[in-house]
Amino acid sequence: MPWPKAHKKETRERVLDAAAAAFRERGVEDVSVGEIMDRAGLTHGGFYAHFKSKDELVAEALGAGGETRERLWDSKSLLALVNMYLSNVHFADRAHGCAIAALGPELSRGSVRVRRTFGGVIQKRLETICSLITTRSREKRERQAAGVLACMVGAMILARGLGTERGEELLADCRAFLRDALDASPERAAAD
Amino acid sequence: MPWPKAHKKETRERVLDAAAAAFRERGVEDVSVGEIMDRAGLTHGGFYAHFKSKDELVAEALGAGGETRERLWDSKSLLALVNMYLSNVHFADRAHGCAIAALGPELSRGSVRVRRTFGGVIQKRLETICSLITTRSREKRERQAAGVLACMVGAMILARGLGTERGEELLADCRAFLRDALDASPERAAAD
DNA sequence: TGTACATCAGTGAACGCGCGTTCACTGATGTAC
DNA sequence: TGTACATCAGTGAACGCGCGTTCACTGATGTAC
Repeated sequence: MPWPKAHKKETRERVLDAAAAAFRERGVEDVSVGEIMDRAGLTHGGFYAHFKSKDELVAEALGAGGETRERLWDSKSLLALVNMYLSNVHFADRAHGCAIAALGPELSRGSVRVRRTFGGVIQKRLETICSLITTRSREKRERQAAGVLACMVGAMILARGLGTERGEELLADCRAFLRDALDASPERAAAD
Repeated sequence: MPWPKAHKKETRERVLDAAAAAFRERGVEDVSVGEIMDRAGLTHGGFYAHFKSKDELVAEALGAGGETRERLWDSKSLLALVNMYLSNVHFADRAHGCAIAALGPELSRGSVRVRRTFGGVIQKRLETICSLITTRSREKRERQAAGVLACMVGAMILARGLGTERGEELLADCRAFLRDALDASPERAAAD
């Protein structure tokens, strides 16, 4: 083996990181293969030694970005997770933020491979949230996880559509809304 | 005037309708000016007699689509609106559905003009929802409107990312989540 | 230790293609007489 | 009523450009002796 074993893998991961950030910042279609290779410190033509196509890169960048970065999802309490997700920092930093909020609709219009990966990412997020909910009934936990993740993702998209000032107001409103909804639920669960 | 006065306006609206549907279905970048003109029954070159650029079309199609179609937003009760928005019909029919759910992230990365229009659409939706909420305090109504719209938009995006089966399950979960949240809130508002 | 070699990660020019936009034109229309 | 005309909505070919992808190559590396 004429090169250190880990070398190619490291390069590949450098490209994946560059792609994950660039796609989230500016969208898949507005970022060219050439630009990603530039950001990774390589030349454009070398891309196809690592990936079969741009589409494969999209799918892998999505999976990789979801696993490695984003310690957000390691939170120990649901309220902490929600507050971190709906923070002004996450609002401003698309590049290292949630892929669902940054790319959701265009990913669900993607190739079969991209859609399958994307569905898996969403499912994993739902399970993470589910595991932070203490309600007894599994059905109710799942229902609440769905509502909370939907609200988180939607809030970030709305906020970014409104611009900085109104956007940050909306994020604060949504944090309060979810705090109330999560507070209220145990009583309701007991009452049912 | 060598042509009926209304004629050009009608053509322009035909193009706007074709664009609004095509963009929501497949995204702004994947739909070419030529294809939109085809759908409107015209030839490609005539486009620039009606619009200064594709970007102008995007902004106008967004505004127009928001005003004319979508009687969804004329609902008389918030629960009815939520249930219609989170329906399987809306899930499947991107072309005539909500622009925020279909195009949100890419619109907030658009030109200044597109972003301004998009912000206006979101603001109008928030106000519509606000007006369907009966809580006394205006602050609480706004907070709830933000949470509910975020949950609606996010749920549709997650559902479409999950595919038909899991997606429709998630929509049902989110309908139940919002029903609970809206039920619970008057008591809480009174208790505060 | 030093040298010749095989490997293969990365280079950079080239390709075909579809895009947004432009422009000289055509021909259907309402108006003037 | 009928004809010549001016208008301008719509046509269709052409343009320059940037994209994803390919490919012959270069040169840094670990191995064999």
